Amino acid sequence: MSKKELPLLQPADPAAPCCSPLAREPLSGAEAATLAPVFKALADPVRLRLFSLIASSAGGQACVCDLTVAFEVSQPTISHHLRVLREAGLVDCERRGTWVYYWLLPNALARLSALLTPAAAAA
Amino acid sequence: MSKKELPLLQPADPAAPCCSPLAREPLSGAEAATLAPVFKALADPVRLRLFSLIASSAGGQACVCDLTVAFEVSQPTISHHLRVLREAGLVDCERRGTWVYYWLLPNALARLSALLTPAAAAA
DNA sequence: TTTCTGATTAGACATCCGTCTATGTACGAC
DNA sequence: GTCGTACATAGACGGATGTCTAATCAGAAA
Repeated sequence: MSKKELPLLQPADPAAPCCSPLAREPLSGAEAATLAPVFKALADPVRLRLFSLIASSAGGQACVCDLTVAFEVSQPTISHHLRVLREAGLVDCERRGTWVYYWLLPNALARLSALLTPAAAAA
Repeated sequence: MSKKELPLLQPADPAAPCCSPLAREPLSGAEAATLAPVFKALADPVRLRLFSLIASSAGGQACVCDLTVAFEVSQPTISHHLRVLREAGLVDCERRGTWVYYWLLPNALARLSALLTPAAAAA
């Protein structure tokens, strides 16, 4: 395979948003150290499903009780994964009476999306 | 050189730009099991920088020798991280003479971007 | 051929991670 | 108050991960 064509990677027009920020300029060590934990938080199948399940729940939030029954791991394990998501800044939670509700922090998703998406920097 | 392609998760419904696919519908266990390794491959600061460095290199590719000098870890460690990126379907490589060149597999970035970005199909 | 350089592989090692059980805490009902 | 339920925390355990050194492989040049 020669480097005949690498369509999405060529900065053909320097004026246009050629590619995602990740591909436009090398990440600094500091940036990488900030971003990697966010990817790491989503790097587990259970957490990825938890994140998606919270995001797609009615009202944009879900209580732990509903999340727990959707998986086959123990309740403390769910609690652990939720904490990882929380500490990564991906979700937040609040106790309301008996139940604890989790929701997405939209900035987190937007940050990752902006990092990976070509046109995102123009917005 | 590895050429494994991970299946593409794409609800592909341009008529519903409400939110990212991740937030539109809960991920299945199988989808999560497919996607989590890609996030995991980017979940290390060195690998994240390697990925970005390759992507932003002139011609969209970089040789290992250039990548190695950009970090303070040993050359075998760089080689290890490059393999992780390769096995996640994020990059591919080829030996040309003395040097081995790496480049991004564009679908990988597009896959993640589509997962996280609202109305990704419109891009 | 031999030698040198670039890169991968092998193996070891310390640390991290995901999971569990057991326990603790918060809240509502009685 | 006590009891029961929802959730978090503590600690332990096995397996995965990131890093290193040493060895090996691949190609170019003398």
